[in-house]
Amino acid sequence: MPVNTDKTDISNTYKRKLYSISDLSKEFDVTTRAIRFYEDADLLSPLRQGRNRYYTVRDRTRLKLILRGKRLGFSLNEIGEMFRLYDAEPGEVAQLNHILDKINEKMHLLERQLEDVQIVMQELQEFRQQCRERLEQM
Amino acid sequence: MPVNTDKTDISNTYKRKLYSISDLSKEFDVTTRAIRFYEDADLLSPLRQGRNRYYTVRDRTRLKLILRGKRLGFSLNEIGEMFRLYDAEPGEVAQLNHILDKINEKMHLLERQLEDVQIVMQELQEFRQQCRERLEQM
DNA sequence: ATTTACGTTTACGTAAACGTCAATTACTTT
DNA sequence: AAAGTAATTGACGTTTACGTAAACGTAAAT
Repeated sequence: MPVNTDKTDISNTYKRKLYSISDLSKEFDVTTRAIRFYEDADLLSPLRQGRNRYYTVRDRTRLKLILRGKRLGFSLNEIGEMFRLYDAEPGEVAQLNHILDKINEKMHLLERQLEDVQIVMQELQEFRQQCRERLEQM
Repeated sequence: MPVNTDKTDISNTYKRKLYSISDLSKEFDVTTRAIRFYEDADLLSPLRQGRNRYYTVRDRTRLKLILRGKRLGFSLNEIGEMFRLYDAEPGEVAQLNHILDKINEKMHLLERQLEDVQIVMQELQEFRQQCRERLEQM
């Protein structure tokens, strides 16, 4: 599935591990428009050969993370913030502590979300049970 | 916190279990504008005394469900769909089966979400661990 | 009597996250 | 050479979920 004509500078340099925009679009079932939008939002930065975009393995991973973040209800801004935390060169102690604070913040959000998911799942299971019992009675 | 002047028709009829819009606004930390918006979207249907809105316990519960749904990334439309499933009088077998299908659909979504949450939490934990180790080295 | 607090409706504004053209460019296939 | 296919860059449109005023009503407190 990766682009691999093997005659371009770019794909030699990056050792055949490049994806076209439609490769990613198909693999993750997301429109090319969306993928370009994520680039606009500084969440992706594909290579360029002329006007065309070529995505590395890192870009692919990032896209996967973006989509997962979205499924969890995170905004693109929040996702960008997490990327920046991840990429930050933590020179100072203060910087590292700030990152740790942010991580803990996100963790709390996720813990709450975990609770919420479990609560709703349980409610749905009960509701399903009621429906099944009604069906039995008919 | 509930509205309770005890002289209005409405609060006698509903036995003191009524909330004003600002009661709910404060309790759940959501603007009154949002609450009215949810009514516009047919997610709430408070009683009226003149022009004022009064919310029953059922409304309060619904609001809680709305906010939980939102935290899980559901749109107001999706939340409305779930409410309608819940409220539907399941007269026929076909109807009940349709509801069961919908429930299963939502369950699959939530299962995926559960996975996603767990994955991201684990990644964050690893990242946190790395940060801590770096801090030790300084 | 009037400020204060709380509520209402109407209506326009806005940010996020794309969708949807339209007009080009570039390569490949026929 | 022509047609098809996949990509590009604008640029405007759309939906969702409210925010934000404006202008007004009602009741309690000062």
